[in-house]
Amino acid sequence: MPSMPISPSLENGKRKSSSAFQVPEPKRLKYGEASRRSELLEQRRSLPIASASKKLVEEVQKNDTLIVIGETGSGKTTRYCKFGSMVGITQPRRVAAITVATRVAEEMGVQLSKEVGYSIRFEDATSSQTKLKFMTDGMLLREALLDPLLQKYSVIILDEAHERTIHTDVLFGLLKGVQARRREVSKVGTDPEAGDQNKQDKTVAKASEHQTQIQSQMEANSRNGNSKIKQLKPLKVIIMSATLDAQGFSEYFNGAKAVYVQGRQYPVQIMNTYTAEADYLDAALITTLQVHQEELPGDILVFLTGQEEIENMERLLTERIAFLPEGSRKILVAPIYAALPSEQQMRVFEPAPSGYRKVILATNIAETSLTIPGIRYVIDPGLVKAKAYNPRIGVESLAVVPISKAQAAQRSGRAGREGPGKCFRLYTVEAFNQLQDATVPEIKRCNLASVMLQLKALGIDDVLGFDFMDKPSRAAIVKSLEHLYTLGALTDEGKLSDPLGVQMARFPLEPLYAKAMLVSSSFKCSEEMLTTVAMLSAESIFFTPREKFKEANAARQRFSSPEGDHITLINVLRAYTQEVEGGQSLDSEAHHKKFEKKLRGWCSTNFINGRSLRRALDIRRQVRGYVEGMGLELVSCGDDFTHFRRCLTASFFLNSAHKQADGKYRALSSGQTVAIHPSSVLFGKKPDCVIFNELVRTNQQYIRSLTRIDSLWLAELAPQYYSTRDVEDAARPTTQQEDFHSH
DNA sequence: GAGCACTGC
Repeated sequence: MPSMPISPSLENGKRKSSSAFQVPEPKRLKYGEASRRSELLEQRRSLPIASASKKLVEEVQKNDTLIVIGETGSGKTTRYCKFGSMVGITQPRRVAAITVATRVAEEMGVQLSKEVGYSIRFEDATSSQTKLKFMTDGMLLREALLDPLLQKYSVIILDEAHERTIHTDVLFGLLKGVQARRREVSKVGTDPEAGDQNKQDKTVAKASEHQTQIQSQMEANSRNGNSKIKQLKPLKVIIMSATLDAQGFSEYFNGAKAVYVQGRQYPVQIMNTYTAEADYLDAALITTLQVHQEELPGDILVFLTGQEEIENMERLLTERIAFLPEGSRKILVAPIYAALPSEQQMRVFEPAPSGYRKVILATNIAETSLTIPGIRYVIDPGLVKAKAYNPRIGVESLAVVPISKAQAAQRSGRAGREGPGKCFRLYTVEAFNQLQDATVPEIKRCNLASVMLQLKALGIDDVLGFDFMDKPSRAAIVKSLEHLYTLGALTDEGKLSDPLGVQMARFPLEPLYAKAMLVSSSFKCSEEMLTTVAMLSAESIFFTPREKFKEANAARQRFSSPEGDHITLINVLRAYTQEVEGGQSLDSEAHHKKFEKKLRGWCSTNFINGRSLRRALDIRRQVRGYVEGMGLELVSCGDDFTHFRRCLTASFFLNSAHKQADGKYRALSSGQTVAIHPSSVLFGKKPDCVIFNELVRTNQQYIRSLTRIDSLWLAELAPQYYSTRDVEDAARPTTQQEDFHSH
């Protein structure tokens, strides 16, 4: 089918300026509709089946594992209720778990948290009556630590499986193992010898890595006179995915059957440019104005890569709006990205006033995390800022990369939620065809320390042999195991150490932070470390909008510590407790809730992100619970931060950096040249030696969240890692080189 | 002298 330009192009390069004003160039972009065939390919995901609901129930009865492709998260899940004890449904995000649970409870006419409930971090809305439990995928993983056979569940549904979050991917392998184990247990009862006869079955052999846990659980059960484990029914697993790739799932789940369900999506007309656009920001700007002037009413959603780009675009668009012809509809610009305080985020959900068209400038947050009503047009430059991980040097980087075909489909789908829509792709059909089919799963893109610690805690010792659907590289796994070993979480045999490793795995924290928490009690500063790990886990405590850059920096001065960012964060929390909660932080949810309104005001005057601070308070409360549960005492170092800085050194000794003769910094463990990130309070202060928490690569390698230390502490507090000579040498490799040349 | 997409326990 021939492409059809949506508007005539300007020919001969002749453009006239028709008014006395310097009107911006009325450059136009030509678009063609993508061929019918490729459009069909994208929408084929909605293969209809007759009376889907009834059929689905039949299929679940017949199959232990089922793959459902198409519309997800629907009330149909309620039908699975009758299959037994409890049905668990996982979602990748907290909000989704809450909203779906709420909707299903309404549909069933029951009170939320009774028969239908949800369970997410910091919030458990379930009861003993709960039969249908919605939860985040990470929450189910946590439950597996306490109950390796997931005995409470008869069915587990993994919703939005196509998103392939790191937790969903771990659950895939875990559930496969649990299924095999439960089959075996129901076959052979509690006789371990009978179990050995099945060793030839490969799946069962893999699953028998759970043996230790399961046996101790069996023993515990029989001690309690509980023979429930004998009667365990097979676990049914349902994978719900919105992508076409049923085959990949099916192959992984031993040839499980896939069924297709009709979607509820309206058609979206896909338009592509004829030529590649060098400046996608400019192209997005032009297209936005073009759509505004030529298309029917309906809001526009523009996908951009980050805060800075959104702020730039907002400025450019506002400038151009002034030149819109008299009498035309007006434009309301609404930015949204994750770091934007919620009060400002809410603006995108308000309908545009009459006579206005809303233009939403969004990051990936609008791709899946939130659904904005009223969108009819999507403008997609085809790029995303994505995290990548280099296991060799252990550095994460954030770079702008092309999206995948699946992401492109997800983005265009945002235009067809309420009616037919249009999607303008700022790239050619050829460029589209060259995109990767699907985004690389998260598990292949990040640091695996947490995941490996969890697997070890689940009794899975052979992590290199774990049955991943997409296996991370051997190098990435080995690197994370080395890291865990260095932290003391693993023994020489590679088993979880007791008590250190066991305690670390229990904390809902990065392994490094969990270790720091445990180390801090011997340095008499566990209160401060508790605050630090909570604030570091929460991220972006400070909010710095570009147009109020100076004010924001000035506001930060008040909390700033000459020793570095960790103490600065402690100062923020102490100031909050003093000024908002009247000096008494009771660390209880109800207590914090009382100060909700005051918190908001305090945060906005101090340029602090309220959502992040609240999150830090939540994490602190939760971690405090674990610390106390382990019988560890929480002590404060007061204003004597030397203990605390020494504790940071003992905990984060792997991340130290030294100033070189040329003023640049060198990371001791990897030998890389790094620079202090501009967001640090030590930026420009040139400390001799620091420890840091993050190493990120953007334009250069930056270290973030740092504290000034005495370099001699390294050899003293981490002798297993540094000798005094190492530390002395580290400060002058460049000088040595210069000396060599000069002689 | 300059920057952090998005989730989750």
